[in-house]
Amino acid sequence: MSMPKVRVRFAPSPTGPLHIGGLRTALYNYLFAKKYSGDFILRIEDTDRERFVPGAEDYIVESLKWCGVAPNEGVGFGDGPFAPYRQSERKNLYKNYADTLVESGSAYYAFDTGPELEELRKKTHPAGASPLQYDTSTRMSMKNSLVLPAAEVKRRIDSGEKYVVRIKMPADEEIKVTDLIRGEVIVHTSQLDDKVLFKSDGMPTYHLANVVDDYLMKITHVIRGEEWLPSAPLHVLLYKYFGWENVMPQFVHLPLLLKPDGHGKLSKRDGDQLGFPVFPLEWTDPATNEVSSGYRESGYFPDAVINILALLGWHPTQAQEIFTLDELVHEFSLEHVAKGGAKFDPEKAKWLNQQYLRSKSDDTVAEVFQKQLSDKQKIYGFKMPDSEYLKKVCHLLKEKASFINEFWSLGKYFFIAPDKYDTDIVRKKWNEKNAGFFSALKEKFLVQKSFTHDELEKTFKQEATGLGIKPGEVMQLFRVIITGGAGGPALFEVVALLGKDEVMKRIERALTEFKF
RNA sequence: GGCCCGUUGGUCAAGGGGUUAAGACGCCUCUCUUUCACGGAGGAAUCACGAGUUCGAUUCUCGUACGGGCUACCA
Repeated sequence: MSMPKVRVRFAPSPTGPLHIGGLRTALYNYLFAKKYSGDFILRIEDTDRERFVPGAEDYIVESLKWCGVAPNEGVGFGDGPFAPYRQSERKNLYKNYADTLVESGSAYYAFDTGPELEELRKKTHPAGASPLQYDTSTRMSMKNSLVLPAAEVKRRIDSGEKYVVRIKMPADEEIKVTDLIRGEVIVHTSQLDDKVLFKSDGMPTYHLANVVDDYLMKITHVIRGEEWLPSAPLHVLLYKYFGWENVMPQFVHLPLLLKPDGHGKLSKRDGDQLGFPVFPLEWTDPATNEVSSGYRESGYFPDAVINILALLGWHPTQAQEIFTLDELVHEFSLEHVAKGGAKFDPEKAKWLNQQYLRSKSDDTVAEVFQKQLSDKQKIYGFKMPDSEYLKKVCHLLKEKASFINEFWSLGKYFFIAPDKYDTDIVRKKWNEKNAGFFSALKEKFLVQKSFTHDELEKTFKQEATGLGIKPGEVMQLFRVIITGGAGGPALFEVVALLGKDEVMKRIERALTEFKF
């Protein structure tokens, strides 16, 4: 007997931007699929028309593309043999399945309206105690096809009265859910209620739709967030009622991504409240115009984001931190997925991005920086340097930064002369003797034949020593003259790159501006 | 409230009866360096608590505590 081809799905609902927890779920699905040469499907679960947010679906597709974890089947990815992959477009298919369940006695029609139930809940359970459940203990006192005469049910339905289809939960059974990372979870049906499977607006609920579609799409493994664990027994029961137990997928419930400051799972609403992006891409809420930052716009590399997410909840066999996507596919294993929720660590995320930045070629980095630089160019009006210069700047700066976005503030002196100086250093170090040194240095530099960093350094040190000054004494000052502040790449490399003319100007300006 | 799932340093986490309890981020100290980083060397955990099983529990069992999830005609 051969194992069926692995088929997994990522099934978000388009109710807003995908957050990184969702992205991680997609990633693990992707890794699992690729590891076993299976299919990875994107299915859009848009059965809730009220919560539909325009643009959210495109956002999901674009996010997966940006991260390089593209499904090979589904919405936005060329569809496939089981199209359509949008549940709203599969609408007419679910009703029959719901009716089948009613006919076999596993489900029933219920006519109680939302407001009625709400009212009942308030009346029977006033002070936030355990809320009324539509279940085995209460259903016989409600308005449904279990209590109403068949003719009455028919009359109501024929007259166009709204109704839902509810599952008829057995009174006294144990349901066993086998979860690949948690083992067996056993739930007694007395704890479960008669969940709505088919809504009065003609749409299925998630519970019905996901089971039907997973079956129809031949899904072998359901890899989803832990928030679905409580409803997994319901899904198992549905497979049983449909007679699909032999092809029921394996369940895998991933630990949740928690907020770094402690409490609760990461949610879409967290936006920028947490001090780091929670979304892969920047998102503008169509209703409020509120903008939430994204990893892409914040300067993260997609492969770094993937790496960050991979390590949250999963760990490799060997001690290794940096993984390419291919390596992740190779290494990934459900056995090494943690059980407990993980708090997102923005510091480590930053560090990982830095690792990626340093490993990128100067060309790659320059390409990204070029775009950011042209925005600055419009503001400051400097002459746009050639690509060779830019690459060299990037070469120096990428060792000093975690993000390309930091390049401008870290190295604007490569493009414009300092507009202000670190006055503490100037005040402390600038004196007549040192001023004399710099004006002598200027003359030496002026006649310097090869303006290379080692030659310049030699000249600088010789000149200082000649005047009885320790080079270290004036080094910091020189840095301030050239860059305006302390810290930065190897100074003489900066000087050599800036070129003689610019360096002359900057020394000259310091000579006239710096006061003792 | 009820049900379910968790709990190893600040964070991500390895290890699943006998270990000096890995590694990474962050932090601190030192070192390298003209600076800031990088790199290198070091430092910091009575494995939530209490019982039990056992010659021996971080590892197994049960409680407790704490955290999280679910409890909609939302997904």
